Amino acid sequence: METIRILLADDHALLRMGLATLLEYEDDLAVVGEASDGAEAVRLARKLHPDIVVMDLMMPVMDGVEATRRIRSESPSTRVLILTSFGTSADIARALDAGAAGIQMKGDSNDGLIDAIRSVAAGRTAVAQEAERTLAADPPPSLTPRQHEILSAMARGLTNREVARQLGISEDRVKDHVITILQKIGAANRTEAVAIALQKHLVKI
Amino acid sequence: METIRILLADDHALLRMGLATLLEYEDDLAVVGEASDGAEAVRLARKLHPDIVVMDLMMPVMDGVEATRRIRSESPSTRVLILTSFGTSADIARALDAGAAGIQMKGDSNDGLIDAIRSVAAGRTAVAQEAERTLAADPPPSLTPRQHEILSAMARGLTNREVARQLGISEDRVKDHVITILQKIGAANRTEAVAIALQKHLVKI
DNA sequence: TGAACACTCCACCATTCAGGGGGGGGGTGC
DNA sequence: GCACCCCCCCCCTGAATGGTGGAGTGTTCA
Repeated sequence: METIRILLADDHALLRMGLATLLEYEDDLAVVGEASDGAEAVRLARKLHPDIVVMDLMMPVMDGVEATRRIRSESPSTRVLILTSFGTSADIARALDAGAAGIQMKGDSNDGLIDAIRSVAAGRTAVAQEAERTLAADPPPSLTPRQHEILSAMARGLTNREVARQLGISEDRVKDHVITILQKIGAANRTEAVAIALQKHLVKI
Repeated sequence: METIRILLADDHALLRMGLATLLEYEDDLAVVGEASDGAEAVRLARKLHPDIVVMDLMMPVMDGVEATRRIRSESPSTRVLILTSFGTSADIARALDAGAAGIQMKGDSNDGLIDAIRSVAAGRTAVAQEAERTLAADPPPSLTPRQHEILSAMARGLTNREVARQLGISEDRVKDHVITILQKIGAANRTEAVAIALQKHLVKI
């Protein structure tokens, strides 16, 4: 039986320790490295060529989505399994879009995680049922780049006029976009739109 | 040497496993129970009378702050050490206010956590420097109950009129409160106020 | 190639909502 | 007493919302 070489990427040392302890008992799984942020994960993936990276989404320096994208681009033979604590539908969609082969929840059973690692190593996908349900029940609105830009500015508390000046367009144009955004998100006003956007991780402040 | 009896409360089984593994190597520390949410932590604290509860802030069913409050009220001899992944100044302030004897960051060194456990068991407090700095650099605004109520309604996207109807006061009254809230939070408008409030965990949606 | 579509841009109009100022009263607690 | 909270009423301006109309660009696809 081939040994599956695993890189752990999570900013919490305690969780990495828990993972390492869990995987120690499995003869076909070997932890070959640990990273505490996304950038380090990318570096170690380049150096160690692991079969699997078990990666958190929320990490300092570089988040799990961007790290996944780079690892997939630099080392296509390395597959990424996301291990997240909650994950909104936007997070899950972004992770899959970035090339993650699977998503598991930190709260789920440990057996599920081990199965997922073996599945992903065998070339299959392993998206946790909870993640699938989240994505199906509440798909993230598809915003155009411009709309995303404007929503992000709204989330920083800018008025339409300030957004217009910052983006170099007229205030009327901003109003057009804002109304489209409100409709897509399903918000009655800009404050609710920003609240929903922050809640669902559609934008970062 | 007296053995320090510890109850772990975190919704992530992996992190509890990491903690248990870490504490296993210390002769004076013994894990006597594990809880996966706040309500279970309260139940187990009542039953086991541990010396220390190591508790996460964000947990399902009942969060760490409320669980801390109840444990302090029901079992004053049990002391609570909060172990959190980030923690805004509002989170930290609420945890201390609820009676937590210490706060440690999940990303910090493991030695620091063990020291903190021993400190708290010895009756001292153990607030991580990062938490202290966060609290000092950006103290949470002190909102009155009414202001908190109104900010919470704002964060749900309600207009002044809707807030007024829901709280049974006039719209002009709501405007008064909103302006006070904007000043206290340091926001230029309600959208920014809600963004900041959600960011800093001043309110939940 | 040409039609269909999405995105972005533009202008004008209307109403409602939010923000900010003034005045004041009654209650509580230090 | 003073400070704070919550409540009440009036005023005003600016911002946001919600329509109408249209134009230019690019991509996709038959």
